[in-house]
Formats: sequence, C-alpha cells, structure tokens
Amino acid sequence: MSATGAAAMVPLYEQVKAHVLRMIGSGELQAFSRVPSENELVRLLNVSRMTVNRALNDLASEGVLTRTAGVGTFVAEQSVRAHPLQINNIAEEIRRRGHRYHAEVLLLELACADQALAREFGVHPQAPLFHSIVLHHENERPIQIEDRYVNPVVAPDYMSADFTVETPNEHLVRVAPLQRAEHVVRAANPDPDQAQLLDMAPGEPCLVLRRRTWTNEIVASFATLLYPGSRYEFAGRFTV
Amino acid sequence: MSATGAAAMVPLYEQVKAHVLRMIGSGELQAFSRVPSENELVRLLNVSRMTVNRALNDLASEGVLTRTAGVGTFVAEQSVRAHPLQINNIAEEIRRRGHRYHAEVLLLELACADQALAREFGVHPQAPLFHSIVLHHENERPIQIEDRYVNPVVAPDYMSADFTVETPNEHLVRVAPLQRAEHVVRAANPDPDQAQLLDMAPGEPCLVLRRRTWTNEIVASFATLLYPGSRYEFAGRFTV
DNA sequence: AAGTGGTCTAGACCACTGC
DNA sequence: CAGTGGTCTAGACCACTTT
Repeated sequence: MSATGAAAMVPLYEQVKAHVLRMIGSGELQAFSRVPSENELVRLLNVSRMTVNRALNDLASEGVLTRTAGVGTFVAEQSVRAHPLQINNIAEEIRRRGHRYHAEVLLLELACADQALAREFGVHPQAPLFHSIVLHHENERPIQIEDRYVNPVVAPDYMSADFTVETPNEHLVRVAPLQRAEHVVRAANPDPDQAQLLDMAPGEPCLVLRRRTWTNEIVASFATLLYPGSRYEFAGRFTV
Repeated sequence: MSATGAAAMVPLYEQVKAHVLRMIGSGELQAFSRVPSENELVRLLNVSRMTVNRALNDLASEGVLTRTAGVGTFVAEQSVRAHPLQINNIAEEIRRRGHRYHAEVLLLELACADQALAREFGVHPQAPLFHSIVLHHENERPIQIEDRYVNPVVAPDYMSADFTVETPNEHLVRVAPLQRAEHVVRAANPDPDQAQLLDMAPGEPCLVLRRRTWTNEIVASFATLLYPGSRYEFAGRFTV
C-alpha cells in the first residue's frame, strides 16, 4: 500500500477501509464473518497498526463492523439505517456499507399536477410536472420505492436522465442548488403492489418519508420514499 | 492529566473530550469560538498530540466541533431548534395544539440491566436501572406509550417523581443537563397489548422512536416511544 | 515564516479472551 | 499461553492558511 503520489493522494486509512469494504462487497466477508485482525492487515497491506486501527474503528463507528477486545473484528449485521434529515443519496449510502447497488426505472413520464400536487408545488392545477418511480436495490434486494415529482423549471433535463447510472437525487443536486427541505416521517401499510415490489412479508409495515425540497424559493421536488419496515430505519444524532 | 489509577480507568482522550465539553458547557466557549489548538492542549493537559487529535476528531464527528486544516478548530453552530428529532415534550406539544393532556403511569420499578440494556447504557449486566412505562393521552385518546429506562446515577430521585404532573422527560431535563441524543425511527407492528393500550385498529402499524440521551458523557436514559401510525407523524424542516 | 490540522510510523503497555 | 483490540507516545512530514 502506498501513500506517495501527490496526484491522487488518498489517505492510507481510507485505502484500508476501501480494502475491507471490497471484501464485504465481493461476498468474501459475509455478515458476522471475522475480519482479518489488525496485525494480519498490517502484514498484508504494509501499513502501521495505528493506521489499520483507525480504519477499522472508523468502519465500526459507521456501523459496518463490530469490534470486541480479546475476540476480534466482525462484519456487523447490516440493520440498514439512515439519517432522515440529511438528503441521503441512497446509492452512496448502500455502497458505503460495502453492498451492491442498482436501480430499476419503473416509470418516467410527463404528468399533470392534480389538486394536491398543485398545492405542494405552489403551481396551478394542470401544470406540467415530471414524474418518476424508481426502485432501488441493495444486494439485489429491493430497499426503497422512490416516487418523485419534479418541477420542470428547476430540472428541465430530468426526463432525459438515466436513473440507472445517476439517482434522481444526484441529478437534482447537480443541476439545482438545494436550499431548503421539509420532511415528514410516517408508518403505514403498503399497497399490495408496493408490498410486492419491496418483497415484503404479509402484514409488514412501511416506513414512509415524504420530502419536499426548495431551490431559489421555489419547490423543486416532492418525493415519497417507501422502505420495508423490517429492513430499514432512520437514525440521527445531535448535541445540545 | 493522568492515565494511571486502574480503579476508574477513563481513557485520556475521553478526559480531553470532557475538558473541551466542560469549556463549552460553562460558557467559556460559545458557538463559533475558537477551541485551543492541538499543540496548546498538548501543553495544557500534558498528553501527546495524537491523543488530543483523536479527542477533537471524535467531537468533530459527533457534530460538536468543526475543524479546518490551516485555520483551527471551532465550536459548531448548535442548531437544535430546527431539528425535527428534537427532544419533544409530549405534554407541551399537545397543549400547544390546544388539546387536553393527561398521563397514566402503568409501571414504575427498579429493574436489572439485561444483556441488551447493559450494552445500551455501558454498564454491567445486573446493574440497577429505573424503569417506567407511561401512557400519554391527547384529548382522552392514547397517543404515546413511553417505555423508559433511566440511569440511577444521573437521576437518583426518578422513582419518587409523580409522572402525572411532570413527564419523565421534564424530570430528566430538570435534574440532568442534556448533552447529546441519538435517535432511531422505525415502523413496526405493535404487540396486542400495545395495540389495545393505544386504541389502534387491527393491522395498523406503529411509528417507533428509540432515543438514547447522554449527560456528562454517560448514558442517562433509553426510551422507546410508540405512536399509532395513523394518528402521528414526525415532521421537520431545515435549511441548507 | 509560523501556525494549523491531517496523516503516518514503530514501538510500547494494558486488559481481556480463548485455548 | 498466544492473540485480540484499546490506548498512548514522541517524532515526523505534509498541505494548507494567516500574518
């Protein structure tokens, strides 16, 4: 492992983290698998133990690994969690867990604002809105239905984007500066369609996040995100 | 600063964190204030720079500080107000809606920490914990089951409080300065008991909030709050 | 030029676990 | 007993910002 090369200077501990995440992502390390010990990684990667220690502790504090002194380091049970208040990019979130991500575009159309949508966006009824439904997968398992309406004024190229290579979220962040957001979190039962899309057990509830975002004081996007309740949770931390 | 004394072995970097947090808590350091540099703290506390570095980086990753290479370390803007997951006082929240509030104490006991609770609190299994279950009503309709464990060290008078006149939350805020909180939001199906207590329709899911709070770097309280999914939601707004 | 945080190392001692 | 992670140190080099 090298720290030289000023061009693409990536810290060594980040390279160690990436190495472990690759082992998880490739399936070499399953949940609860034992991760190579600090000393093994020291020998394997030619870095000092403190550097390995920092890398593994980072991954532990991110919830990827669990560590027990005298025992070892293990891949954590990935009880999926995210912070509802930061606009999370689901693709990045999944990849950071060392998992595979892919998206499936279920719908991409030009829609007309109905009464409710017109009120959310502050536009007239019948006003044109882009509408997309994307199913996001983690390790080939569906994890989120993203049903999103977008203001054409803010993201005129939305309809020609390829959401299998760039999430709607990424597209919006790229073309429009995010200014403000509003969230509502609920628990609800899914429609039969939704339950099937998310591969949910009978009777299993959904965690629902509704998010409205603003750009330059106008509503840019209104999204409804559905997660299977047994496989996803929101986590947050703050200091007084 | 001493690392000796096997009895109360607190890591040096935790002592450094506590020192900085005390400076913030006492008002010596306001928001945006400059925190003493790593080298200053090295000289002041007689620890190595790596130890100070770890302490300050920890506080930065917890959102307490912000750091910029070449510039310095500063107290972060503590925007708790805008946080949707702020520590809400359910009684106040209901009264602010202009509704009637009352509480019903279902249980108040001295409990023993099991494996899971010991881990949450960072205490030994079998350690004593106060345990309360309170049912909160809005307009005579149940709206929240609050199942809470409390660290006796932080709130020694918890068992003699009257939770029909002061919520557990209010009691804790009064006797112990809240320092940090961690939230997890989930959707789940209630137990039959819980469904009955909350007067829920068959099949209706719960919104579940798990909250851990810290006082002086020790876990003060671990609460599980259950809301009927059809009658409650979390809302928040924030600006980038 | 002086100061800041970011990173890295080699070596050390410790408490704890499992055999 | 050997192996694990937890912690700590003294010193080093770096890129960066401020003066």
